Amino acid sequence: MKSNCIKDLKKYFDKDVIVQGFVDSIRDLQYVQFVILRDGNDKVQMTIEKEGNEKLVEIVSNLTLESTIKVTGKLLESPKVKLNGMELIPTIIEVTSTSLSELPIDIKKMDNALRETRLDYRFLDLRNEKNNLFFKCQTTVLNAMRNYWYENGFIEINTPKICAQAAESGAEVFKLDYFGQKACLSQSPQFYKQMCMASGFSKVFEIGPAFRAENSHTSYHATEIEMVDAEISWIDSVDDVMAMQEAWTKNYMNKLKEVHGEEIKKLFNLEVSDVSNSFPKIELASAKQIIKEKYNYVSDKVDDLDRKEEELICKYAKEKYKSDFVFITKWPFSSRPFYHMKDSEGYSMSYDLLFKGLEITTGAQREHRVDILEKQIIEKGIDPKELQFYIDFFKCGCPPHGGFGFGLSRVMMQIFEIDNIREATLIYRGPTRLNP
RNA sequence: GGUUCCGUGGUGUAGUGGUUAUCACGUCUGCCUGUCACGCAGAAGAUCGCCGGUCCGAACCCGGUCGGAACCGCCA
Repeated sequence: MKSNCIKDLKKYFDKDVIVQGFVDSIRDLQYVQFVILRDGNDKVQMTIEKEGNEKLVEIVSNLTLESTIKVTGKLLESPKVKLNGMELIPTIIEVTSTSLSELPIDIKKMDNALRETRLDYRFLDLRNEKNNLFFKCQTTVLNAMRNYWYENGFIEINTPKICAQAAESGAEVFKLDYFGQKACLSQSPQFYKQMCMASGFSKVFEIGPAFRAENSHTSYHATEIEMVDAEISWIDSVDDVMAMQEAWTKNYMNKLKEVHGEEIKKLFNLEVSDVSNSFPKIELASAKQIIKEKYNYVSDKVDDLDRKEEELICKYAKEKYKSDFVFITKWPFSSRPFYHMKDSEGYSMSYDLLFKGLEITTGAQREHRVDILEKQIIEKGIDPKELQFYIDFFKCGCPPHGGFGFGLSRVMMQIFEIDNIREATLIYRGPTRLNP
């Protein structure tokens, strides 16, 4: 007989079952012992009457919390048991692994240990039910993202992470020795997804790692991130990119709410954002004007939003348009990379998507006309020779195209209103965190 | 990279020059007729990050060092 998942046990009342799990808690009373078993996020109570069960009592008396056991026994329906109204009466208990009697961190109450201590013992921290649910939800989100793209004719690509040069010059890269040649870790699949446009793939996406050697000490930066990138051809303007991202975003947000909304409400005391309204689009200059008039705040930054402005404009969008998402459009070319297309007024045809007060995406129409592209490279002070391989992509015909990229953990942390990306990443990498 | 702050039992903390180094959770032992945040009693557990200095005396003051965090900047 195979082991059963605890969540499927209801089908087996009055039958013999085998269940495996972690020892979640033990309550040892005078005449009876209760052991709560946990697999994944689901729990079941095992009950042992002491009289006549000396062997089992002996095993349970020596159990430590978080050890793993395999239990064979009969499942009874017991309304008096608060945990799912059932209990398991064991005949055999096999200890399959033994845990330390004293755990390094308290996994039941996350607040009982500092974040850094919990990250040191991430394998234990992840046993916490909130963390378990979080990564189930991330799986649902990733699945919904992919499904939307599969259903809309996108090709999934996997681009190299070892590259000869940086994808966006100026940003810090991790350098490495590549058989005597200089190489670096990819910061973004930007150039290669554009290459796929020149290759006639029309619509592509990639979900994969990106590496940033920036010594950023904030709650929303990491040195290794999971990037979600998409690029589409035959567009008329950057609006087509925004429309695609909006429809795609609504799809995964709705799916998350549909599948896990109730559990999220219960464990995180949180409502998944409603996305039934259109995402508002506000031009950068208007955003600054609104922030000044409504919140009496003026930033030192002229061609970008600072952190406070991001929060304020999101607050405004929430109040006025009932949306947690807001597009900021019409950016000065000075604050954007060379590969963004300029409009007739010289603005970059790009946008940022903000979500609950934080930037989660930059998207744009790309400059696919090789002569203009070369001019923009020079305008940004880059030697075109360094980007020759990239410029060549556009010499043999290339569709008008655009796309976006975003950091998975940053979006997940915003959905769940987790205040630090370290907790929204399975195994975090940052300037001072290389282990585990 | 800039600014600010923090290192005390397993965990989280109290502690502004002399304390038996506080409290909670956890751990261990005993008790407790079914618990479900079980309860009750007791016990063990800390070279106060490290090195040096001041002082009769340092967890506490000073210097250095190591480790870490928050915010800002850079971005996703």
